Amino acid sequence: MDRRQQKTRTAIYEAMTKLLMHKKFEELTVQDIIDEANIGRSTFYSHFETKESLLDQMCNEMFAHVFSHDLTPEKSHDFSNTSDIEARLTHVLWHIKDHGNNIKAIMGGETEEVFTRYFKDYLRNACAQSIQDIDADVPEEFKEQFVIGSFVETVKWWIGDGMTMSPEETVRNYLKMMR
Amino acid sequence: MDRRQQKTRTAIYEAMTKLLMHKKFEELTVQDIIDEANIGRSTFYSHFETKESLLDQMCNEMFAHVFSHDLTPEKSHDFSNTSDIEARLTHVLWHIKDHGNNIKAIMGGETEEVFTRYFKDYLRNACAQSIQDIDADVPEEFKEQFVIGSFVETVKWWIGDGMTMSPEETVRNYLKMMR
DNA sequence: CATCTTATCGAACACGATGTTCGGTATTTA
DNA sequence: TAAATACCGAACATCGTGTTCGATAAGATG
Repeated sequence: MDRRQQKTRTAIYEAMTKLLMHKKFEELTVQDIIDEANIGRSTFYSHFETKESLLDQMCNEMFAHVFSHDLTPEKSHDFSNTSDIEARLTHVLWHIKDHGNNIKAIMGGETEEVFTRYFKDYLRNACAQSIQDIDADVPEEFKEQFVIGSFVETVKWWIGDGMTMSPEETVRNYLKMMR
Repeated sequence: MDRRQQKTRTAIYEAMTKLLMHKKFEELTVQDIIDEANIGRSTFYSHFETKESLLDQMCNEMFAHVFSHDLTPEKSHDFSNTSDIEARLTHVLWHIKDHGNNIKAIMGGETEEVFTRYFKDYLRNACAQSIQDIDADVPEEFKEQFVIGSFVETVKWWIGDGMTMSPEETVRNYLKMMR
């Protein structure tokens, strides 16, 4: 990849991170991003089709990072199912904390939908096995929806609350409610 | 209230209901609404500041209806707490079903946030007591967040799934997962 | 019925953001 | 050094928004 492309891409991402500290995503204009990144208008549009496409890619990369380090259960360890998933979820929360500012800005508004979709998809993928292991007298689809949905809601609440509660405690509380 | 105002207001609401069957809210333009409602441009803006303000009022009225009939626990009955809340939640789902089309359209997109906010607010208000009665070893704020959040997620899933599951079964499944 | 009030109409306008185009310039890569 | 390609940025067409205002029509009032 051409160094120039790398540079502009980085510039755009950094501009976004900076701008998102003061405004929520939908209030930003392409002009704002261009000015902050100090690039030409047509350059932006040669990298991203629209502002939303940029957001989409940012979310994708963010969650790719959050779920990057192996979250799959280590079969070698003798953790019971519950403590296994506890470790994984806590791990996720720590990584999310790294992106705190961005995520909070992306979440505060209608754009939340993109964030949520990515989050759920990655979660579903990472926890499929653990969820199957839970037994409850409800349809499989319902169980999955509930486990994923209520965890995402919990994380949203946690972030909105300023991530004051520790990841460990948050996950522990979540699991207590899940039983 | 002037009959003319009533008429235009009704026309706008009906236009929305019709348009929402084919397009999602954010894809609608004010012009679309005006044309469908067959009213003048300035008339629309004399009723609503923006398109979003219209959505806001629609959500408000919708949930006012959904939660209108007394959902407060009837102290006269000897229901245990669980069966009491079960009746209430089922009731809510039935009323939501009345607005099926509108809600589904409003939900399918970024606008979801408005819907969710109203839903949570009304729910919190209607179920405050029942939630307090649940005992779990977590902070009160967390408990509330979990109960409300996971129920709203369940309802969203239910609607997105076409409301095929019966309200009764949906609530029963939800309570099973909650334990 | 007569009159006063008020809602609606709709064309015109200013504004702001979007996404495209294109000729020229600068930087890479080979 | 030469060819390829990324960037620049002004200009443009387009679209949606929200406002204004004089004219018209419909409702309320007595």
